[in-house]
Amino acid sequence: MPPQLIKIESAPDLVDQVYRRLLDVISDGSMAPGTRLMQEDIAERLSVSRQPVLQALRLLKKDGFVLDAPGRGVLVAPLDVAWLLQIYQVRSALDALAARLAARAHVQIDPRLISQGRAAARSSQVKTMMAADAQFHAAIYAASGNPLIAQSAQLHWHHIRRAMGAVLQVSTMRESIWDEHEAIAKAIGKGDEDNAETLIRQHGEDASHNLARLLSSALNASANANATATADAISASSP
Amino acid sequence: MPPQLIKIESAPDLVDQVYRRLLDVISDGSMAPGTRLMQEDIAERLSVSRQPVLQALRLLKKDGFVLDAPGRGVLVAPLDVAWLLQIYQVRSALDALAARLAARAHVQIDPRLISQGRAAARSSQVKTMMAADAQFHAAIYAASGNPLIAQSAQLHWHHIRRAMGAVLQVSTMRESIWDEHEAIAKAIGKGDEDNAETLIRQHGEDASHNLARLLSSALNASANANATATADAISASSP
DNA sequence: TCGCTGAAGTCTGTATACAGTGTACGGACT
DNA sequence: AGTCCGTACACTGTATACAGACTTCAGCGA
Repeated sequence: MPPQLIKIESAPDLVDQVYRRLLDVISDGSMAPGTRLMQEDIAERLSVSRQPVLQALRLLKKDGFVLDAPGRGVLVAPLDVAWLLQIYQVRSALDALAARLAARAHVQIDPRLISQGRAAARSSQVKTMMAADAQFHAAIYAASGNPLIAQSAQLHWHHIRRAMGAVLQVSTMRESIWDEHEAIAKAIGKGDEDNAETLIRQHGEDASHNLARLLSSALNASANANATATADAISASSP
Repeated sequence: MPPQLIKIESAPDLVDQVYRRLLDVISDGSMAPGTRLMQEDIAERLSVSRQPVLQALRLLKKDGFVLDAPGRGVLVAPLDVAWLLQIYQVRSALDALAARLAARAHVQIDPRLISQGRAAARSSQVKTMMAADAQFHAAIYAASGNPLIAQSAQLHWHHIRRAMGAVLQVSTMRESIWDEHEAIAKAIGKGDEDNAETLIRQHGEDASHNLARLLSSALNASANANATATADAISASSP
């Protein structure tokens, strides 16, 4: 028996499971924007009743990942450049707040996050790069000491991840972001609030412009996208 | 038949109705923090089945207005000073963003909001004062052109409203806030982004300190509060 | 007197059943 | 031929039914 047994995760809770599963396949791009979702269909694939699915969909609706399509079920929310820019604006504001608070507390961001990030940037795995990026920012949220920031920003990250996955075919991600990350971490560690905030603001703005440019061109190009083999995405990831 | 018939509000949707009703009674204080809520009870009072109630409670849980109390239903979230300060931090950041964007767009905030606000401040109706305050800030959110800000901030306002309602017995609200509001509106109208942001930041910080001080003393005082007549709150407001 | 064990009672979460609403397609009329 | 209407179908939202988990209290033992 382990000396310290941490709190049991008491609630498997089908609703949560369905929610997470759907959120995953939506935000990792395996379920294309505009895909029609039907409760009965999802329920059957996950071998649960329609009830948990109904509730999970309502939660996703509240978060803006799916839209109502009366009479035809729900639709995976289409990728919209304007919408994404708005998300970036809010996320940047939250990032700035988190960076300032973290700097005020003189928290040292784990330098391994940076080195791991650089390694990830050199790999050609888009998923790995995005994960490292998200991890770094999550560390700042945690360092802020305000869990509400992380909670809000987490949802935004799912939206961003979706857009990134749709756009970044190859390594379009600038490796220089890890120089920026390092500078931010240094400013936070030194307790330089103003600098930390300024740097992360600039960082967010750059990322925003970058992604917006890529996304808008990608959306134009993919007007002729084939929507085949999207529905199998759910059952693809194993339970 | 009227010449222009505007869009019908198609979705009565029991879940939404229950959600709003519960959110109302929780955030206007008529349902005290710590109150035990049971699905069957609520369902009966609102004469719906337990199903919509279950879903509404899940939404409220996601928003942090109720907490799980396994085996005993759910609890109305207790008022926590630390938690409230965190909300204020995030809201201030959003306010600052909104003010900056509004200033950038040179939006003129309707001056009537200010005069109405001053009138409300002179009235002794706590509810009226809070409503005017919320309305002013909502106008800034709208002026920012980023609906996501309003959406996020709206939830925070419910939390704040709850705390305020529990604290503001008499006119504890400084009337000077409307001088601050006026200055903010002027800065936005002139397009002075930096000033608008600085002013609204200061404004938020003041409000935060103020409320925290009041709340912490109120919480100590009300350790001996009687929890009578809280359950009737739901059926009190008529359908 | 205090702690432990057992059973009864609540309350929730999930599954099934039912009813209403919106869509889509085929046929008739202009 | 195009447009409009009506009917069949599909999907969702709500209600009811069922099973499991936790709490709570009574009784027994130390």
